[in-house]
Amino acid sequence: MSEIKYQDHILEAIDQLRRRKARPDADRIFNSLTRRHAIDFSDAKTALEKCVENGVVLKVEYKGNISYRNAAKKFSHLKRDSQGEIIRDPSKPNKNFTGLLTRAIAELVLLEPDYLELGVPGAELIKNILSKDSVRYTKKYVSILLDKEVESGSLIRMENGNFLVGPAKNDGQSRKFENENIKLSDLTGGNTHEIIFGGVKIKKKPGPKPGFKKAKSIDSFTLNGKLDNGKLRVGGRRKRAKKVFDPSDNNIPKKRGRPVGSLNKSTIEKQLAKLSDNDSRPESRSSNNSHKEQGGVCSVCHLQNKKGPTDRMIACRECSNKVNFYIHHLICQYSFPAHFSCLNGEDMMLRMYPDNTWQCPHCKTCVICYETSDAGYLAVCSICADAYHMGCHQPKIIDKIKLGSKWLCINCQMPEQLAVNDIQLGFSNIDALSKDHGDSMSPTSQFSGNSSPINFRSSPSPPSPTPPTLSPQAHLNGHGTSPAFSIKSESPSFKDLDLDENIDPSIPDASNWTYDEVYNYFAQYFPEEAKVFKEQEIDGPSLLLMKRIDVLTSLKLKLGPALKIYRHVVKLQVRRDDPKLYWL
DNA sequence: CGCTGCGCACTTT
DNA sequence: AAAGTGCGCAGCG
Repeated sequence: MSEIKYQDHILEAIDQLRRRKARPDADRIFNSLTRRHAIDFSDAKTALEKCVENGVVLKVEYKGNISYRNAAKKFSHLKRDSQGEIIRDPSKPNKNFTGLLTRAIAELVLLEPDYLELGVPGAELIKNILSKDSVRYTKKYVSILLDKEVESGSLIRMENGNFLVGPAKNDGQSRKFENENIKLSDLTGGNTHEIIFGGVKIKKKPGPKPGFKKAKSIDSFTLNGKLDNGKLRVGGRRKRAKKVFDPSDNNIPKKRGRPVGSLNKSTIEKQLAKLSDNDSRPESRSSNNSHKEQGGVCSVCHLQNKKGPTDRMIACRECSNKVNFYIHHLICQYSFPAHFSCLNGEDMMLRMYPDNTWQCPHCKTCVICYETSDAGYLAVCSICADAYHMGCHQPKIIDKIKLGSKWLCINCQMPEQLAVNDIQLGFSNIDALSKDHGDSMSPTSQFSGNSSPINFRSSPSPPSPTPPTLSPQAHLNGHGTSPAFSIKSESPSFKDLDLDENIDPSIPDASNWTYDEVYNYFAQYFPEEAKVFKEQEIDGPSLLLMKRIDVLTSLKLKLGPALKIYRHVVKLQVRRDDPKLYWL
């Protein structure tokens, strides 16, 4: 079949319009051709007609108007050969293979969590697939099929050549990931939350993502085909969450098109202007408001005016600008601000974090299980302001903390020895600060907001919920990944922990290593990056105290190597090689 | 103002 | 019931 002039451009235009959910009508197609390829209107018209005649493009009527379809996509699922037999569209991925691929990626990601971020190396992927089915597939055939998956968009080839599961649905050629979900809990037996990786549901410990509000439902951690976390999205624009909170939760007429909750600022302001003044109405967002400091009624004292010239309004870091509610069917956005002076009082739930951020009582989450106070009473540490459910803290908290009395979490009760080690490493002034038991009343007074480069609250990596002075072992315990880890005494040491029986003798004991020995160990895997261990004078004892955040940020390494190095650090720390231990 | 993304109601398979 | 479609709106440059 000879190719019609501009055929590719026309098909591309149709595909793009479909992707945008815009009707691929003649006007839009012509417009696209003119804009992108400077094709003359009449030429475009002729070319489109030719394409229709030729059958490359289908002219259809849909909902009363004319649309054009990419014939290859429209009937790709039932293309027939000359005998009338249905033949497989070679451009469409093989469903069996897709399932195999999905399982392979899931398994590899489970074994090597870094693959979530780095992608799965092609060789690994092929090896895994062949190990499952070397009858139907050869190495070469697998790589061809991988290419097809990439073409179809269900697989993404990263710059480094590794693969990631792509958005499951990119157009009409949708891929039914949903039917091929694999529960990795079946593989791990873990008691964890569920994530969909591509279409693969992966059980994973939840962790609040930076800039990503943790909702109470597990779904908020779902990376589904539409990529709620936006991680793999190519385009830059992100849509605001449709509706976060609707106290009235009724009388909202279903409306076609945009939900009421996503009206823009000017629309809201216009609509609000129609309402009579009402004290219950929050201030409309002025142009110069900031994310965390803004006007509004203090959610603690319920007064709108400031209490003094230096008093400012602090908004909850979780729900700031994100909570929608309705007044007479109009969406309003509202945060739960509070006067600076109203925080850090007797009620620990109103305590600010050392980095000057604040979680309102509604959003405050247990640093172990990430559930809010809905799941039980939260005890809040007087120093680091981290919250724990009574059963989540180790040791368990017996009685609720009395109003006005102070309670320190296990990490803020750490011995001085650890503090000295951390300070020597120079990793974190937060670490050092939080050892200051003497001034538990004003943790914020010595802290300069977010200026520290090491800010464990705003780390781009899944933030470690563990407060600063945690030892590696306690750190792991904090992630709740291994019940075997438990703090038995006030002064935990490696010998106190239930580790011995699980030690892998092939993993060396680094506790007495010198700087050089540390360097040599890492140099065999990361000749370039290992130098940093020398520069930072990290010896064995220091290495055993390192936390994920230290490896990822303080060593100033690129993320990829840093993640790999972190895995080795954890291995050396626990002398085991269990993916669960460094899983996010 | 035009292009783009996308929720959701509607239509087709 | 599931998949396909595109209206109508918001965000953005």
